Amino acid sequence: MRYDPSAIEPKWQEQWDNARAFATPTSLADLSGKPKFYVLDMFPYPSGAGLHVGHPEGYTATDVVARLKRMLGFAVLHPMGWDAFGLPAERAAVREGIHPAIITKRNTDNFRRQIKRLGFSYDWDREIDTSSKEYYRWTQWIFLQLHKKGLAYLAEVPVNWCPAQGTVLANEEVKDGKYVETGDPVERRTMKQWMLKIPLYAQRLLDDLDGLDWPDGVKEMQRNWIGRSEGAEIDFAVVVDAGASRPTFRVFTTRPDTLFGATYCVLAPEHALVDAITTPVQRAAVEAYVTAAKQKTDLARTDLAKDKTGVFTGSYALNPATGEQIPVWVADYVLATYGTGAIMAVPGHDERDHAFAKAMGLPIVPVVAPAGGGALPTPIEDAAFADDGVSVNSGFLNGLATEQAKARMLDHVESAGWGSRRVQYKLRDWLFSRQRYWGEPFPVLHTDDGEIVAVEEAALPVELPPVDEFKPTGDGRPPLGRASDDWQVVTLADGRKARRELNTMPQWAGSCWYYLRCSDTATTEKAWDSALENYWMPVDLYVGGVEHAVLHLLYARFWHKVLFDCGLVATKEPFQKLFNQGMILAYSYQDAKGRYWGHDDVVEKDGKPVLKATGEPLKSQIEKMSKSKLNVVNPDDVIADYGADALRLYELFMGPLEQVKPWQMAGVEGVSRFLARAWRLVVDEETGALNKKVTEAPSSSEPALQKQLHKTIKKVREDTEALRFNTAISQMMTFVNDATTAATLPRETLQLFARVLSPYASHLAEELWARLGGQGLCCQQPWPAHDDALCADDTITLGVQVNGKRRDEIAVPAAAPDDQVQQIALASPLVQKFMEGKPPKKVIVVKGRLVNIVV
RNA sequence: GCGAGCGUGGCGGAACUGGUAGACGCACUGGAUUUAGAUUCCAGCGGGGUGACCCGUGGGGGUUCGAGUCCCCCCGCUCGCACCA
Repeated sequence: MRYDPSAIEPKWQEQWDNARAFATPTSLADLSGKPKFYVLDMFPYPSGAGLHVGHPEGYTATDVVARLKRMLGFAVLHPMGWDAFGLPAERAAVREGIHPAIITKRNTDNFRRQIKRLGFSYDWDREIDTSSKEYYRWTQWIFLQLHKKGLAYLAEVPVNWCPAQGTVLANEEVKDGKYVETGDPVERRTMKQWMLKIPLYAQRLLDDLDGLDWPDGVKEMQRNWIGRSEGAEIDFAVVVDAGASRPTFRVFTTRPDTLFGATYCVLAPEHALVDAITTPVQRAAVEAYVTAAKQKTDLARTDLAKDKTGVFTGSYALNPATGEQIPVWVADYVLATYGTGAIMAVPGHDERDHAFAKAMGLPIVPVVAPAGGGALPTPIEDAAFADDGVSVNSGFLNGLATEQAKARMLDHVESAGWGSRRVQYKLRDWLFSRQRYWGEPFPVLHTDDGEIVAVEEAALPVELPPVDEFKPTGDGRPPLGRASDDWQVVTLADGRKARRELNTMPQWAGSCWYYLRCSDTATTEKAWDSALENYWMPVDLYVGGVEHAVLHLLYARFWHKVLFDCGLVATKEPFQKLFNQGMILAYSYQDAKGRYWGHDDVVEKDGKPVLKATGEPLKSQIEKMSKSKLNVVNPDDVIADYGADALRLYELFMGPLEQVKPWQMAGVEGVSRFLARAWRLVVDEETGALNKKVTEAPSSSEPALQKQLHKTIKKVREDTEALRFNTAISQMMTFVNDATTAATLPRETLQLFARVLSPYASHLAEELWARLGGQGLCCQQPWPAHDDALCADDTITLGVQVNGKRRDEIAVPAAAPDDQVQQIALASPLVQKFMEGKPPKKVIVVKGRLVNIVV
């Protein structure tokens, strides 16, 4: 009777279901007294393609942790759900003419089936679908809280319009002028849109990162995205003919110490003052430049980053420090969206200004010298000196180090009335509306006279209306514009007519708070129960891909802080510990013509991949899994061949969770072999009865194995808690190897091992536990305690070095004092040979490690 | 360009705060069991000599009794950001 996962896995999944083994108590009374552990996966977007083996990597990790924590006596919250609103379902809906809700249901059903087959210990009672009206009702409700606090507003703003998607995008979704998800080009357009004032929370979002147990890289990315910089805003007066008013513009600079070196100013093409200060002579040129800049896509603007362009306005401004008249230019290297949209240019000490000055023949004045007093590394005409140093040519700043010069100038700027200190953030208002159907409708109404009225909380949810098609209307309104007037037109309490908002929320909205709803999915009266939220929050471990380092995690933190300010949550931060799993790659195979071949068409020959049919040699490489490269590995197939336990184990055995690593089927075979060996420890394959080696004697009757068992109990727990699953598994393999060669197998030892195996190969562990006569479910047993005395060896082997080179190995009692260890080491013939009769100058004994004899 | 990280056998990877490099697994080789294959079990497996010797953690230097681990320089790869004043 061989190890047959297909026979045992569905059986135990059913038993777990029947016993409701993983249902977390919903009432606080059943929870209190227990320490809590909230372990959460980033909810997947249920795509039509189904799961690939990359998905279960993080899910397996969290499941192992959840199962271990339960055995350790924690109340564990371990939910799963679907981040189910999103563009792909809507595009499929347009293509197939089917409602996106139906497509989404199809996809979530498939995802759920695939995930369930892996035997994860989710509490399925708490499953969440962010696109269900029971859920998005509260997403809308949270939006109303933001709106109430004045954090949401409607504005005519330049937006990122993506023609291919037919919708606007948030800044965070655009990189190099392209939509990060699809690479479709993005252009600037001015539209009336919902915005959220996330910059008001910039400082707190920055400060509170410090207390979080997150990967440094992710914290750094968030810091960069928030982009705090300190400096000054300084006013520059434009020089005009006598009698005219004196317009001023304000610049932002982080280097106020270089004000004496500002030899020109630049306004962004979109700057409001451009038109006013352009002189008649320059008007044609400036207008042409501004028009051209407007027409350029963001992509074109960034592409041309190297070649600076610009045009002189004809006007001059006064440098407040020098009193000199400096020219004012218009150039698109100055961003309208950052700072004030205008800069003072210091070509001597800023690379961008330097490049522009060189291109336009503008003067370059050095005002900072290297700190040591030496010459500039390169002449100021050839390169800007952007480092800190000592101020020169700068009047009252001369001789001051950059730090002091900055402070001094800031004081002066403020006392002279030139401007003021200022902290600037890159983080900008979050563009929060989309011109799509498949999202949360905004719970707001527009009256004919332009007033915005929030929908009553009691009237939520504002449900998605039926529409004939999911495309925008002919006159360019969003798909909701196709809804009937019954939906679109609402009569207010005062009798006025109002129309519903036609935009919907972006996909991020739903994922901003699912972790809160999971703490209490039962209530229908409110978004969550405060007492339960208090008990469960924060999330103790949140696992997902790095791709959400900025977007999802920043948005969720923002909402959470707003909810905190509203007194609706008790924690400042939602996710205490974050862990990013590394992407799983796969081998792909190409023939000489570059055509891809799937795994099934390829065989290994002399260690080289060849085409099965023709023997043609193929090129192989490790790439991201993708349909077009025919290298997607489907968990269903792996489970069919090796079972869920083998898949789970291999996901974690491959290497450290955070690492990017290639999928290798032979590796699955390896862990599957390990599981079969564990099976044979318990089951006699000939008869199906218990292994004849199993005895009723206590564990101590097989002392070496008992020691290995206790080491395994200890290491598996420690490594699992530290998320080092690969080494935990290798320790279990070592135990099974030892057990395989042991003369007898005490039942007690095997029962304890079944419990250790349980978080990882959960189905097999149940089967072994039952066959060994264990009572109840294995996964509900307490985690075994290890005996430290049994984890230590009586005798240990030490390396002995002579002059740092390893020469021999000695066995000593673990408790032996240093001088005894030293004597044994010096007595070794090999050691004596390498000492060449010289007396030892120094002997270093490192406890439990080695002895080094220096001669 | 800037920022972060990483380079260890044929492959995935071990090595806790500097302390016996290569755990565990894959692949490979030999042997046993088997009618044969699969399975299973045992043994070997960094390189070179193939005698108890030398060399080895991307390359070069340094600190140390001792360096994969710490410091400096260089090479290569990955990720993130990219005119943020």
